[in-house]
Amino acid sequence: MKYCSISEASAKFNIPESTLRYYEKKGLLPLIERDEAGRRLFSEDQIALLQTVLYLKNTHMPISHIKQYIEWVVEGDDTIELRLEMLKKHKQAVLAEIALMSGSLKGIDEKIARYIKRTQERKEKNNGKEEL
Amino acid sequence: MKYCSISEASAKFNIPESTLRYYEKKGLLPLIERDEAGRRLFSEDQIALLQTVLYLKNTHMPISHIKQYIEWVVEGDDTIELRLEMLKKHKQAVLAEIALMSGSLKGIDEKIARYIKRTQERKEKNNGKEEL
DNA sequence: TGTTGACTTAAACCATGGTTTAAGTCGTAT
DNA sequence: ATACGACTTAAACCATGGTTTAAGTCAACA
Repeated sequence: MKYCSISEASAKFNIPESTLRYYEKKGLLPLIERDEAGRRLFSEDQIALLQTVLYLKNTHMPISHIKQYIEWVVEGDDTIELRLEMLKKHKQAVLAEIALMSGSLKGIDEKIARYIKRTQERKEKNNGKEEL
Repeated sequence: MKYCSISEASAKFNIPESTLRYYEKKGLLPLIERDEAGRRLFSEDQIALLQTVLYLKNTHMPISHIKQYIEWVVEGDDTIELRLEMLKKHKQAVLAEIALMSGSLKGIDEKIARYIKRTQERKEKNNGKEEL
């Protein structure tokens, strides 16, 4: 199983084929080969690269930056420092975003707690009414 | 300090005035009063509500859902259960998103580790060359 | 041999979440 | 009086990240 079709790649990552075509067009999936009929053939290396693209996408790196990263991958070993700095910087951004979300979730959790308290108070009131 | 202007609200949350106007138009900030000159006056309650809106926004709740939540707040105590269920459901979505991000960050961290290793190897090679 | 089904492309279309612009209204300090 | 700065509105504009459509190609199976 050396190469896979777009439908197989789509199934493997549970992502629409249209999105894979869009990513290729945007430069996130470079050098995808074709068979004689012009159909995409994803190599194992490209599947691995797609996994990386999805990691970056899932952590909200903009497509323009992912594209830059991929261009550096294609350029080869001379860009390793650049890639490293990019990923380190991105990691800090992701940690900041997770911290923001966690902080906001804390605020939401407090609202949940208050709503639970209030629903219990309302139930108690209604019990009182039933007993009248 | 019972009411504040749009510029004060903007400064308090570090959010553009245009966004506050946009949120009001979208129904996220209901019942904002005006002074005689037609300028917005944010009450303390509305500042508190804005804080909640921002918690929801920071955790990626779509504006249409935030609007629904706010409508329920305005309707009053009869919607507490609805609000509670909404926030509970949203909390699960946020936890799932944080988990996805954390998992992807792990993949990114592994790449960072490999790049660090490779940069060290390259440095060692270069040292070897220098010594020739 | 012809008809599916899987694929291709370019281009149009879409939703989301704002931001910017243009034109106008006040309050206040000079 | 006037000029400035803070505000108002409606409408136009924008970036991002896709999705959908239309028209066509090809392989394989009946």
